[in-house]
Amino acid sequence: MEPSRRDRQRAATLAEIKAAARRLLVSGGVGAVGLRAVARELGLTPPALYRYFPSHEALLQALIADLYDELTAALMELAQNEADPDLGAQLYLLANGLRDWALAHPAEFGLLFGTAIPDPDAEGHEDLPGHQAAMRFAAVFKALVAQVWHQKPFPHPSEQELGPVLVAQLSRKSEYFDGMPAGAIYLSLNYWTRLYGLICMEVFGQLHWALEDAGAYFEAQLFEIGQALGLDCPVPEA
Amino acid sequence: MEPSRRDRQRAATLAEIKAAARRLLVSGGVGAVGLRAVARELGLTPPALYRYFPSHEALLQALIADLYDELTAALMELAQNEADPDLGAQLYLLANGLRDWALAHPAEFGLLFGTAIPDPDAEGHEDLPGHQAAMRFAAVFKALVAQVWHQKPFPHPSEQELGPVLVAQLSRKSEYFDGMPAGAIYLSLNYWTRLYGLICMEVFGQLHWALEDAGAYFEAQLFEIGQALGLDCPVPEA
DNA sequence: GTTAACTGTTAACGGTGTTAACTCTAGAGA
DNA sequence: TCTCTAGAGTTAACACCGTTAACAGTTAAC
Repeated sequence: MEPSRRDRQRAATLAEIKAAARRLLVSGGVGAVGLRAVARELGLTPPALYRYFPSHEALLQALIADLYDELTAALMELAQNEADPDLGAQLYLLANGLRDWALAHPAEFGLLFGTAIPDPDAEGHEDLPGHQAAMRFAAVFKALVAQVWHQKPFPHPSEQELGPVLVAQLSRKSEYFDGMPAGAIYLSLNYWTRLYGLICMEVFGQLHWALEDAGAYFEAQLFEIGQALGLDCPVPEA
Repeated sequence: MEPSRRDRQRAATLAEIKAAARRLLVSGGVGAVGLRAVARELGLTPPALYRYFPSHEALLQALIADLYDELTAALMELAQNEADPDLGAQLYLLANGLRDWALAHPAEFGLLFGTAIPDPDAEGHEDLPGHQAAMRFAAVFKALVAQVWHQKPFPHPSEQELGPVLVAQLSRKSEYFDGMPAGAIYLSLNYWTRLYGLICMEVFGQLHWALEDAGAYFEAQLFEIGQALGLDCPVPEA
């Protein structure tokens, strides 16, 4: 059952297609990665690509999945290489790693996080390759937060403070969050929403009117977020 | 110099075009508002629209500007009608108003805040009608925050806490923020980034994996943000 | 060695934004 | 009032896009 010569060639061509698509993405943005442009890039006629992807959208989905996996791998390697047993420090590492990746690859980041909104509630959109890769990506942060919690449970708002409605919703995710209580899930969610929102605003240029370089602001915010998680708050160095 | 009959007809057609464009926007999303679709909507041929807009992009810019102004007017009216002299309460009102508008008009919100990213630094992109309207919109929040500050200055982080780099950048905006100190501008910026990020994530469906209805979470976050601004924190009712 | 599957081609369809050239009508100036 | 110009609309066409159908050549399988 070894891969035949044709199989290897097919895999190579498939990789070439995605490489060309990414090249177009970084050089000209999301709109530049068209079916015909990709075909032109590797000297093929446009219909030839339909032997590899059933549609333009499928090609984009494959590219999205690849980029998510690349980002996920980069962040996991970042966390692995750091031998620091302090899991809290790894949260800073991960947050900074995500920001660095986003700033180094703005076009890719824009494709992953800027063009979402497929539909509010479509039927078979859960099993899109891009969505699944996004879940794998999110799981990295979730896993680390859960580890931090189980290593040293951080102080969290009480159920009275959160209110019954929010507690009910958060408790429903307790299983996914390895048994964390609603208050801890709430803080984890804050960590993600603030981190995500901040990076999106910076990369998408929504902060330029106030800050020409959002680096210092990001550090300050990360410090605040860490405080909210009860971490020992290492002073973030440049 | 009264407007002639032709001038009035021209203005009417222009309004019809934008109305049709918006109709297509709400029914089919940003991608549905095409030049030909708009022309089809009012029984015209596509090139006729070039008597009113130099390009498809210009039509979208005009629509964006109109929507920004509509949103701005709605929020200003909201703040005006509230006779509450407590300016802090108006910040809650404005935040909730923005969220309500976003949830009530997801397609419009998507056009305004989801498709940004023209270029990092384009030359003449500062004077695009959409950008200018966005500045008018942002000024509403800025003005209210400045009023709150001048009515009752809220406690803010010291310059030592923020660090010299961040202080330098924030102080550069002190004039725009009616003479507020760096620490107060920092908190105002937090108010905006957290509010903006939260609403974007909710409207764009980036919170569905955790919360099916983000209303309670939004309230809790708004409470936190208000606390950070030193407001007297009125319990947000549904 | 024949056959079937795979990879690529060309031609074409309907869709898009956009331009050029033309017609017709309404408003302005003599 | 008559003329003439400017404006609003048309048709035809161009270049691009994603996509499909029908066809040719090569490669693997039986």
